[in-house]
Amino acid sequence: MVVLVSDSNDSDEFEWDEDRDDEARVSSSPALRNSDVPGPSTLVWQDAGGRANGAAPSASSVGKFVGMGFPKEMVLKGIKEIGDRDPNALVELLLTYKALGDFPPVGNCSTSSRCIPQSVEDNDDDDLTSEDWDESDAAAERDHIPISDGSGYEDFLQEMSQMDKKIKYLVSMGFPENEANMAITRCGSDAAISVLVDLIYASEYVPLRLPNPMVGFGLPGERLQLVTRRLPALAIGPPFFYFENILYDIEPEFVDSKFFCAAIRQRGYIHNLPIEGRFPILPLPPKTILEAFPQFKKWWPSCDSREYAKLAERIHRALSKSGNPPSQGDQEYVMRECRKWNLPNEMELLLGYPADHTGQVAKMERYKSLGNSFQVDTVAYHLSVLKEKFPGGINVSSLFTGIGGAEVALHRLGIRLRAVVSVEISEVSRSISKGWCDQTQTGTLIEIYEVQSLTDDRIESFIRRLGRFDLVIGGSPCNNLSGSNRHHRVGLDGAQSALFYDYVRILKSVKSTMARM
DNA sequence: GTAATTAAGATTTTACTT
DNA sequence: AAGTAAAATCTTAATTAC
Ligand SMILES: Nc1ncnc2c1ncn2[C@@H]1O[C@H](CSCC[C@H](N)C(=O)O)[C@@H](O)[C@H]1O
Repeated sequence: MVVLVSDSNDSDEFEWDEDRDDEARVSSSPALRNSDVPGPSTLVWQDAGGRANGAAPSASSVGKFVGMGFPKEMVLKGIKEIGDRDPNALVELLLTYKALGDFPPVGNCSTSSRCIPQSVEDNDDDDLTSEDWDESDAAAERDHIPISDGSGYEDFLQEMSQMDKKIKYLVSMGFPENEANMAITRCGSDAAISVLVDLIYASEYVPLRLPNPMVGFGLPGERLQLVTRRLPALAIGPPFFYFENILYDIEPEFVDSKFFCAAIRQRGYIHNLPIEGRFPILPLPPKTILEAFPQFKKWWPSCDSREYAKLAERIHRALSKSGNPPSQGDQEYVMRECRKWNLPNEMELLLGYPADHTGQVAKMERYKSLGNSFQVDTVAYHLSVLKEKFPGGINVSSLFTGIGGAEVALHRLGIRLRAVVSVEISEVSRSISKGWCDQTQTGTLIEIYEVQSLTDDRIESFIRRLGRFDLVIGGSPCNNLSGSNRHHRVGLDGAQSALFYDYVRILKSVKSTMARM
């Protein structure tokens, strides 16, 4: 296992740290990391699903289902009945139990986003080998089970005030402090963490708490909070990677772009980039609509009589008939109309793209492609750490390129794009990103249409040709996950969203190929 | 002909009460 | 804290406008 450490020396040469000692070092004194000391990040994140650390498989299964919100007794009964081989069947059974009211209701915690900070776990964590991470894919990621068997860390707690430390630990696992307090009060200060966790789960409904505020590891101008992430084996570079999606139940860097611009955009970002030394694109975009578009104040909402003559006309008519200020009904009508049709030019600007970036295609196409693109300022902030590491520019594998959000972000950061292998199936989107490249870029652009056609062989030949990939970046389709899809919201295995697996496949392939060559 | 418009829910999160 | 109302969400197919 490897931990990304910040390179405090300012050498231009970036190096991947693969020293196992790092992990040992970080793991050995996690308590000290809670202090307010500035410097390299330290708290170790680990997806709790990968933390079986020697527990019997059955215990792990129990934890998994308890983590989904079923009472432990119920889970045990279920496993006793049909075993834990078939998780789906077991969930079905548990739901049946629940419906029958055999057990007290505990609410739905299936989307809990808790994580276990890997402070003291022993490790050689078998379950964090690359095999585990990639084969069990999203399912493993989804299972954030704050259940522990209480073996490893109890020792390390001894010097601390037991109660305080345990409360802190529970809080670090994501439990609210009052619940942690409750558990300690009821079980006593020398109860094992696992007991406390069980109690909290068993005792009451534990609602999902999305990170609040959704700022990920922090915002421009803020001091970096003290965190260290433990990356699963697959995530250790090279290459760097960056993945975006509308993830709610994975523990990534979860960010709302409203902290970067005047548009709300909640997204999960999974990446192995360092988080120290980030900087934003300047100037910082305005954070409210009226700051972004002061003209709206004056003649909102008939804001664009050229392109939206009809809308503007209807609105104008409605407004001219009413007094000043317009009646409540008229105001609502106007707001309704304006909400219905966002303005592509304005949308482009809010998302951080150059003016008219998508201007060459039909309006509905602009809406569509802008609708699922990166918010440039947000992504750029995360990618900014690459600048000093790669003064000569980078080779990028850009999967699901869309309108080129990643490329625009890198460009606006002043990171040179030496070569971009871009994979995008949509003709319209390709024309947009290609057009932008032609106008702004001097490096090599290689276009591929189908992500599934980017085979290991082709990857190898690209690496042979380009030398290396420094960054694998992309956001796989989330149309099958999104609530706004009335038709095919079928989950990760949906036709498009399942391409997530190709992202993983390609990342793995790039990594292993580069390691081999 | 192509592009714009319209209306078709469900699920989940946030805002607002009580 | 807990309940309810409101808002928000990476589409598609049929129809109308140009
Ligand atoms: N099989 C496939 N191969 C390649 N790209 C695909 C694909 N299926 C869908 N896509 C593309 O994947 C993209 C997902 S949305 C990603 C948008 C991008 N991050 C941006 O900043 O614009 C869409 O543009 C969609 O056209």
